[in-house]
Amino acid sequence: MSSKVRVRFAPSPTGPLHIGGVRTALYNYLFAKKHGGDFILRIEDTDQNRLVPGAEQYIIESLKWTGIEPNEGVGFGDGVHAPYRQSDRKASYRQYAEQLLYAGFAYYAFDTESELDQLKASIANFKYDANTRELGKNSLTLSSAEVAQRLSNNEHYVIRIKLPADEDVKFYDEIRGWVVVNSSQMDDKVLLKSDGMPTYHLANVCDDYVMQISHVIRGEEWLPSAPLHVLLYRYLGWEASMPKFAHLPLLLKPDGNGKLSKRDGDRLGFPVFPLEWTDPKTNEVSSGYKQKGYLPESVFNMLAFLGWNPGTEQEIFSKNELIEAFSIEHIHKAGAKFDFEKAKWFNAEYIKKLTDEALAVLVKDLVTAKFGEQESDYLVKAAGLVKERLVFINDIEHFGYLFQATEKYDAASLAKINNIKDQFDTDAFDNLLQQFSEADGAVIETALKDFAAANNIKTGDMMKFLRVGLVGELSGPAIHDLIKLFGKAETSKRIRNCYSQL
RNA sequence: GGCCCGUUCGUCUAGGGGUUAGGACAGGAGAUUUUCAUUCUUCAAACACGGGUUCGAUUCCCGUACGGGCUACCA
Repeated sequence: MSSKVRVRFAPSPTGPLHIGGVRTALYNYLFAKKHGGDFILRIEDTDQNRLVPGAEQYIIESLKWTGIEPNEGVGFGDGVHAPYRQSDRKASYRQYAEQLLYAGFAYYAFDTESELDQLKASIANFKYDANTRELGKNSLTLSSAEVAQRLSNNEHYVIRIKLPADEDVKFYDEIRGWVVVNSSQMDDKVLLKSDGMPTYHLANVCDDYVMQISHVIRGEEWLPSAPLHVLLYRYLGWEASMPKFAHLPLLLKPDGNGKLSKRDGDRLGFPVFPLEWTDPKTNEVSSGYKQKGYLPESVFNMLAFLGWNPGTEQEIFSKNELIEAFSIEHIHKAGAKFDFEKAKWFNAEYIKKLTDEALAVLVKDLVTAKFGEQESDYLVKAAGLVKERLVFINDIEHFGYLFQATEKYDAASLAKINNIKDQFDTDAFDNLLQQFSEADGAVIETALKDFAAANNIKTGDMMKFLRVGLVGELSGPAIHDLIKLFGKAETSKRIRNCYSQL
């Protein structure tokens, strides 16, 4: 038996991949890379009624964008265990269900929906289990002749697991330690549905076994059904190669309580999806991290820290550092409320780490769309000038003045700088500009101060005037940097235009 | 309701029988800057509660409370 680490991310294509799902994928990815193992994407589409068109592709695109790339799986190339879509593996599950049937660990159940409803109505807290299955129409209560008859008539049936009445089922969770559940608390779950599709429980266990999955790292919502899965491994004779389990804490709403959900995103003004998603039925658009101007590296880093920590005080980690540092032991047990402010901080940090050239590339399309085509060297310099002011890539749109001069200055701004009108001489200022060398900001700054003094203008007033003239508002990068960026001609033009409106 | 899991500053978390309970985000104050942002300094802020065990519990055990999850022919 191979001891190679093989993990999988197994989402259902029932909608866009939620940020919590991305984190589950991320932890699987980190764990696999850390141990030199395989990371597989398996699509669990056994519920044909809930399939949403485009969801599978969305999942694939999301993993690509965040840099959580499986090395096998739907959309990422086949490995030896293809196919990786459960609907394509449909034929493989029945044999295992039948194996269970013959071994006495499962049975046919013919109960119709209304019959089940009657049982639920007549018995409080009804569940199909060791105590109640004698009430149902199944291969344990019906004669074998009738069972055979019903089967040959193609009557609808499901195959249910037959659980012991009272037995402690114990398993070790890598995050929580030993968990024990008594079988009397569980029910005879359906394994094979009447449409011939397996339920999650059967498909999941069979595929994990067949695909030689070594560790099942999934959300905490699966913890209650893990004992069922353990029993399935046992009854199928696979207990010796059963994967290890690790149930991840859930991501919670930032306000109030409960699991983070699709609706929270736009209600609270931040995305819960990696990529923008348009609902194919309602055309409702949900925002995505990518479109909001997040860097994938930042989302990767931020998500890693939601429920895990390296045990040190370092928070900014490259992908490789994260792989190196990751361990299941440092996964926190309790659910984490999503912290949008922290996500913003991570993003701003990652933008600051970008080179001016890299930032220019990321910002180019938006700038071109909003302010027109820019000369590439100019764009690099402009991007560099406002880099530390950006929280999101898209924030560049707030700095239109870098690319377009203000035509009409607003009255309020003009009123604040009006006091230099009599002292300031635009021709003298142009002469001053001619003396500036290209490179030295400090020289420009000193010259500006001297110019103010020589003309009997307070330095502050002078700067304020230049600032409004150059960018149309009272905040922004250093004046000398702006002059350097704009160049003499553009600087002169903007200042003259502003002065003329005083 | 039943079962399972959890509970350290507002939030993400470190720690773990004896600590000034550490860091980060957010917040306050200050410095730097012609402005804003950045950066730096600094302040405030937590072991849910009650019982044990122990010389000593935030840490271990048991309860309670609270939170979360599950309880489908959904995953």
